[in-house]
Amino acid sequence: MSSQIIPTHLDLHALRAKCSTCSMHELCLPMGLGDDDMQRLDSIISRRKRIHRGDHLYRMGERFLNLYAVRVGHFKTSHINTTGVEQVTGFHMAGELLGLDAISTDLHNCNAVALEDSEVCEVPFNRLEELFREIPSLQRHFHRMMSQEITREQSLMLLLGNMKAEQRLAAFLLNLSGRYARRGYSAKAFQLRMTREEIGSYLGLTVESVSRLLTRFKKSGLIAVDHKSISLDDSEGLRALIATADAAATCEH
Amino acid sequence: MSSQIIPTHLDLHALRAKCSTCSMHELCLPMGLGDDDMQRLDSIISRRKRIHRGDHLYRMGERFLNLYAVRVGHFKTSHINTTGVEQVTGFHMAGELLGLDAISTDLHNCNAVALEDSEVCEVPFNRLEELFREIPSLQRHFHRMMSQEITREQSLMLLLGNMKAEQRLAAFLLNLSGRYARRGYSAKAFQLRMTREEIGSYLGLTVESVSRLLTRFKKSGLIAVDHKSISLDDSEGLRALIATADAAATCEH
DNA sequence: CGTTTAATTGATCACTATCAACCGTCGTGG
DNA sequence: CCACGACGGTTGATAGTGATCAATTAAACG
Repeated sequence: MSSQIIPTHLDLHALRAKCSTCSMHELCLPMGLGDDDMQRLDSIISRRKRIHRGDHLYRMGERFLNLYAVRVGHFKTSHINTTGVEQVTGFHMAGELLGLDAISTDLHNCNAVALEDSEVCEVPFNRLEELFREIPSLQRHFHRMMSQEITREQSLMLLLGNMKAEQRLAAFLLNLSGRYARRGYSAKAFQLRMTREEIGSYLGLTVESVSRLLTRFKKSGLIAVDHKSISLDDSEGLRALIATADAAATCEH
Repeated sequence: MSSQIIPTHLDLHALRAKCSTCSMHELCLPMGLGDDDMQRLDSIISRRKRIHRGDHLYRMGERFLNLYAVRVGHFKTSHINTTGVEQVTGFHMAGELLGLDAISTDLHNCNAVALEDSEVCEVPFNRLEELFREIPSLQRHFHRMMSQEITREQSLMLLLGNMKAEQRLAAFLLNLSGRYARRGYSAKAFQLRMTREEIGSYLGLTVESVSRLLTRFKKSGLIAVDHKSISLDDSEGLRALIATADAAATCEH
């Protein structure tokens, strides 16, 4: 029951985010902050915001005012390419920051859509920058997070630039696995929050290819899939697919 | 004659960078700063550094201490993928900042190699962060530059994810053209500083494909190429290739 | 319960990688 | 200054991967 997330006996003021009680505070913006600095950060976070599945957190072209930290749930970010087709550029889970690509133009540069009922903390960027001057470790951590976003995209570029379909999907599954593990969830079994279409769009593949690859992985015992539930039964095998140039043989039939 | 860049009658102290006299100061870090703030930025820039063609500015895995602003020349950044093959992740020209991807781990995350004899300004990142607290507009501009790097990589992801070879190369040429134009050079004619191999690696194509595409573009009157010299004779035609899903017909024979 | 959306599977085709040969250019050293 | 060698670039022939088209099944949602 998602209504338990915000117990009804708490007043509206409680809807203000509290980093200290958030399970993501060791991954998110307040990482490494002391109690009082964390409170200062809390004080600029205007509010929590709930986004229903399928709704937009922001749209390309909208004025940029706030960064968003995912508190609960999952988002996708996507662009519309020149031919009018959506391309997914990222999947985002709790503790991750959305909107960094909007700073350069003061306009949002992509669409952010909730993949399930989700919750974010709204962080006014101007006030955040002011706070950087007072809390150097917050500034430093923010720069690390931006740099990490650059690094994340570089990995995707490498993936799109010279991996085969099979390797892309293996890398994708292992990436999700690692991110869940760091959040204290199972690295082996988890739910895919996105459709096969969205996975394909993200990996530069068609739905059909994604579907075929999943069944191939299943038949060769690397994974178990049932609709959105997935289990990485042989993550070493998946890793082997990525590392070697022609490991396809290990995965045939 | 590149020796004229640093006249011999200037003493060593003159090798310290001066943003105010740099032709790139309206694109680079000091963008929008007043004279005194620009001097404060100058004061933390440790030195200029000359990098010969083919030499590394930094290597993956090295300790991160400095950002580098390209002053003169061109660089490529590249990764070595899991199969030991180099993949180029960017081409960088004067006024651009190198090393942003290293902030997250304090280790350089890619290799940076000079494509020709080049010159950079070395910016100690710790001191730069200190300066942000004193010069808010510098902080803001730095954030814009980081955000721009995220945006740049997103474009490349879109390109690698759903463009055909022809569209990729057209997008690449137009991108170079635009960047030269903003620097006051001709948008139409310029030198390719990188090899076909490097272009292919960047675009996720083989050398052969790049070569074939260039000759195809030439035959259809879109460009003129002679070795490294290129001229975009019909940039609208190139743009049209990107926009439409099946514009290939316009470019055949 | 019925309609819409997501996923799977099959058959075929197109694009681009791969393999191979060749040419031109540049740089080096004799 | 020329010859050589290495590298970068071009062109051709072939093959493999994944896209596309098409049909069917399964799930989700009102």
